[in-house]
Amino acid sequence: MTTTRFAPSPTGYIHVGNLRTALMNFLIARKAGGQFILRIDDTDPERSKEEYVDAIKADLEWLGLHWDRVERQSDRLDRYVAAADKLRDMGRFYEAFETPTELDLKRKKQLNMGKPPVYDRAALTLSDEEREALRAERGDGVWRFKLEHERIEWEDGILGHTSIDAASVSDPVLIRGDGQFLYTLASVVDDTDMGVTHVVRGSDHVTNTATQIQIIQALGGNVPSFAHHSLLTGPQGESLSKRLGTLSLRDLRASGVEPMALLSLMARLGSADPVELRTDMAELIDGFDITRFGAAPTKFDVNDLYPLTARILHERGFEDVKDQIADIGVPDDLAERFWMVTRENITTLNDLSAWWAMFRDGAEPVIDDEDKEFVAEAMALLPEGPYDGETWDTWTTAVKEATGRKGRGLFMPLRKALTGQSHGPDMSQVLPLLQNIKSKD
RNA sequence: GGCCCGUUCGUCUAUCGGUUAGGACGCCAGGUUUUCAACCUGGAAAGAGGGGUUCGAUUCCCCUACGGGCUACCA
Repeated sequence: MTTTRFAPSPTGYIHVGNLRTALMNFLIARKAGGQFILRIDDTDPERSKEEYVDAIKADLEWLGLHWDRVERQSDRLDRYVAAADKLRDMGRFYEAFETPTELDLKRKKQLNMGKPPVYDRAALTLSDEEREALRAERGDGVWRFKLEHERIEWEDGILGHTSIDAASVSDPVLIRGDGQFLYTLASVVDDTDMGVTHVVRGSDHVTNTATQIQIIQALGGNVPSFAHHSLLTGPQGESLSKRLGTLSLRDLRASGVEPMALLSLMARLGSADPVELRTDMAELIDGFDITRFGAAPTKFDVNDLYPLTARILHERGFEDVKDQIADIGVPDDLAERFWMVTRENITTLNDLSAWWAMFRDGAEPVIDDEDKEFVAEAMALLPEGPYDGETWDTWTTAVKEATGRKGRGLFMPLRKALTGQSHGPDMSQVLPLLQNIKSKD
């Protein structure tokens, strides 16, 4: 069965970059009728926080990315112990005692000599006595996986045929000096145990994939198929990590972005298929094809989300926004009409409160100098409220006869005098909703 | 520095050596609506640079430049 997973570490909120990974995995599983696992990668107790676990779940649910199963790495330590023992028995695991400072120094030296900064495997040639001495002096060392020096190759779902020379990579540390298991091991043990068939992740993991393939093989697991999507950059091509502060799902949600707008963009951005607005998850699933994605870094502009959001809102039924409209203080008897009138003129639901304020209080009139007389004359002709759907028509007809103005020259000054803006909903529907008209005073 | 990957309209991209270089979003203009939005039609807009290979290169190869990633006892 096709099984995918999204494996965030609970050290922060999900942002657009993570979301892309989550969504691709979700869509692949759903399209294949398979299983989508949410795996909390909390091997790092220092940085992992429970509040982020909750936040990640809440964000995914907001988007409708429901998972079939939750797993937590912190519950699976015994599995990592078993895997480590196996690697040790096989002779693919060795203990090293260099301090971080020493390693840093070695790297700098290698760099200066124009050599790749790869761990020199000094610990591999330690005698038992030397090892004991180091352990007595420094405590437990780190455990490194001994790579086979060969080209590691795989067919990447996005990058195509990919190969990396294992000799250009350091033997990865799988267990820290304090005994903590590291991602590189935990991840492959989990993927194997959980029957993950497709791993889709950012291209920042390409090198990890190479080493992880060898670890999986050593452990006797099935190598899943890998696909590495390009990373998102900001609109100028700058690294997105600098802008991630404002691109968390929570920020986007607060700024009024609609879930399906976000999903529609993310399911297609960077692929050869055009971005098409989908309001139905089934269609999004159906139209997803990971092979259509390119390997080049993808520019993400948060502003692309707003036209999509607006289009979703333009067709939204009253029932779906009832609560939000009540929240901003629109009286029940006006609520539905208010929605039907304003929905075509908003970008996000956040725009609603400004419209309501305008209807409730009336707008500061905007009257151009050349329209002063005209507006005054028109206002004199405006009957007392309440107004209905006909009022605008009868009123403007009367104004037209009295002043001789027509078309845009007739309507625009009135729109600006009544709403303070040159754009907005159909005036015949605006008028009945106006609770106060300042230009009439 | 080393290792991966990349570079076509503003953006995401199509093109399996010969195309008027196509589409989508955005943008601009016109139309429609007695006003706004929506909608319809049209338009502007692209192969990083330099070498090869070839009758012919956006497409294949090399170099350069630029961009992204990795190079942790993070994930």
